[in-house]
Amino acid sequence: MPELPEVEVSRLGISPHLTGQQITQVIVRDRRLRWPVPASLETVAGATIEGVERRAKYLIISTTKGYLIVHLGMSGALRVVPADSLVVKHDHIDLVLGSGLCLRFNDPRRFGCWLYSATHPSADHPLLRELGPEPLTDAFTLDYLFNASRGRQQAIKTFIMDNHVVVGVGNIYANESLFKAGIHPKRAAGKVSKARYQRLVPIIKETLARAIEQGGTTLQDFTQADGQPGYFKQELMVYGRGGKACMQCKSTLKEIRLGQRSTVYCPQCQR
DNA sequence: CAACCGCCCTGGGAGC
DNA sequence: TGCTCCCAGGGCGGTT
Repeated sequence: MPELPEVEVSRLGISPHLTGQQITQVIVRDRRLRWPVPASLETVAGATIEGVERRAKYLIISTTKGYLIVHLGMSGALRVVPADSLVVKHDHIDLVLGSGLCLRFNDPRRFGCWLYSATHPSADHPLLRELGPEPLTDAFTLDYLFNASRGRQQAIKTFIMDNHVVVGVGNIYANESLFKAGIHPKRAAGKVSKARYQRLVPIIKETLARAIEQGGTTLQDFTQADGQPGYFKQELMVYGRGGKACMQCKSTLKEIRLGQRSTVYCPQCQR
């Protein structure tokens, strides 16, 4: 599942192949993604790509004829391959480039999306305009998160996974960050002290930054069949370890459902 | 408005 | 071996 680090790694991987290239053809084989792929997507044929940005887990491909908004969903993958490469199952969209390469989108579960916007979407598109700050920028501070949490009865885990609060903190990183910060995932966000947020904010930043670093491995074999990252798995302290021993205190880790997401924590270390 | 829940979808693993 | 069942998950959209 692409988390924020993998989306960033994708961006770094595809950007050099795309920037400055003309889009000679847009091929849509299946429009049934998260939302139906609009016919306007094809209007970027003939345009030149100016760059690829990331906002939250969205990629924004800027062209001389407008903007493409791409989300990888749960199972989406972007790869740069020769335009005549064999099309395999779930290859839904190609952007064919003047270089003879193409950007190919494969997504088995079709939770991803490809949308078109005539104007730059980050400020005015409904999907992007309400998003919270990027966790790795200076906009995501202790004061910001602490103030945003006041009065909130919601569990802190769902709070930090809320894209209106901060973007890019998926289920894995929420579990891991709360463990490292020693905070119980069900504790009301508004009742967590400022001192504990002071621990949590840098922990979120470090966890995400580290995963991006390790994503560099994925970057190298970017055009290979499946850049499935095993890299962070060995570092996981709680995610996927329900019923096993806490790595800090040997207590049995508990697994619960929170907001329909699997949640694992140590009842001893997290209060 | 805050909080919560259902739903979209397929591959993969478990169980029989 | 092959079938069925269940789970994983981001995030929108609707309901309370």
